[in-house]
Amino acid sequence: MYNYSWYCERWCNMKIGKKAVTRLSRYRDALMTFKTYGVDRFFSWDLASALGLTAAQVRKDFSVFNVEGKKKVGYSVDLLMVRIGEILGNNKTQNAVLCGTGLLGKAIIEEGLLSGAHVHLVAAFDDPGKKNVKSAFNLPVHPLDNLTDFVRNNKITIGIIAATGAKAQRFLDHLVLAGVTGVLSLSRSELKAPRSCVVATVNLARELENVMYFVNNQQKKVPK
Amino acid sequence: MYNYSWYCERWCNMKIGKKAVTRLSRYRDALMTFKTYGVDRFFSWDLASALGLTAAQVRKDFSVFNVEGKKKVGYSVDLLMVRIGEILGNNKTQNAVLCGTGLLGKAIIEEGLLSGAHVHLVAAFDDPGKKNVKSAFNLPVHPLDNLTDFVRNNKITIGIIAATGAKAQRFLDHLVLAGVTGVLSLSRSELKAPRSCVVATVNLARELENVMYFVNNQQKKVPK
DNA sequence: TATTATTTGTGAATATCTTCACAAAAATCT
DNA sequence: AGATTTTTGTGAAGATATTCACAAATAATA
Repeated sequence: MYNYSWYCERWCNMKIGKKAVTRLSRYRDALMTFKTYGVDRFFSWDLASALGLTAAQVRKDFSVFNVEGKKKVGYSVDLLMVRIGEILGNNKTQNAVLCGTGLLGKAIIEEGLLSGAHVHLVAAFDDPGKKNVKSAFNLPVHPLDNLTDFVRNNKITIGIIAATGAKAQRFLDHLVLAGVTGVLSLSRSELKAPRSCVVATVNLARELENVMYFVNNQQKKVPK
Repeated sequence: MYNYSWYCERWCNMKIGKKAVTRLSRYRDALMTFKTYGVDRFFSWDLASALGLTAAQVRKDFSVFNVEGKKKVGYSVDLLMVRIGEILGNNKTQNAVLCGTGLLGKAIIEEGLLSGAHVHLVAAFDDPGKKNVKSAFNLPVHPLDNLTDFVRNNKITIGIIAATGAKAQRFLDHLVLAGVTGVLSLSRSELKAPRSCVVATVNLARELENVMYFVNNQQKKVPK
């Protein structure tokens, strides 16, 4: 999916693991829930238990990202949310395009499946000749051939692929060619891309199989 | 998502890591591609490069799962596919229900997003009073209140939740109550479930944020 | 048949990730 | 003010995952 080992020197020369980064957005979600309950401070254990982690894990992550708390007082919800925004770099929203205007594309838009991510969906693309797509989208729908120009003219950095199989690969090829550097794909197949483009593929069939494996081997789990 | 550390003693007392298991279904996908090209044997490196892994990784996985090859000859595509089926335990198909008949539910069905997973989707459920859903589904659609009886009568073990927010949690509660032990959810929020039920949540917004982080910090990556 | 080239299988080394455990800080209590 | 309690921050230990590196096997070649 991503390239293997990597580290980041942005903060204090400390190594920052991939998993720590992925936990950050979970932290923020939990913090938003805290906020809706009027909570403005919390202890490491509160956040941990909200997400099924250990308090030590939370504190270690904070330590890696230089997030500071106060002993016996805890951490500030607001401060932490700002800090996470800084780290994830998404206080600045990036522009994105959707490739694929079928049912899946529509579902992603209309069910707000990407809301919360700091992207601005600017347009959708698909093979020309699709009937009736415009009406179901709040987004302008363009033919795929216009993608390259559009991406260059509108500072698009992110692509979302809502298609499977050969079509998905074709979409990706267009996106890469146009210079998009990050892609989220819902294709069922592994897509080929150069290293210059980060591609995350969410394969629901695979996720489901994993669930099934864990269900079937549940008794083998060691509790903690 | 899942409980933390666990191991499996089914094969030779060897520890089997979570990640090795999740790689297995990727291996199978790649093998299916090999088969469509008429390839019936391959070397560890062939499979590795198809998936962006190292040959050593592939061989190590095989070693853990007791998959055997022949030196200078490689591995048999057919044999390996059978073996992976055995390990993942999905030569036996399990029954599943879909919860949520909105656009997302429809997209999952009609775009075949779960095809390849060894599940048999038996029925869909949603709040009663949804208009017009029946026509868009090949699946019978039932009101949520019938879920428990249905699950018990039809040996359902798996649930798929195609809804977000409070509705998703309500669906999950029903599923758990009915005795379902494995759930794939596309909710944007973390759902609460007892340990007896394995819940995997695919959060597209989060996946996209991770992509954006990796894009923005790409230069920090160390190549291998 | 002996030599060469290639590929597996795996123990050891390395890298990454999580938990432990405890000193230090600071709020609260007596 | 001093003792007590709670919670942070983090080095060290432990757990998990990946890569290295090389002996052993064996097909192909001479």
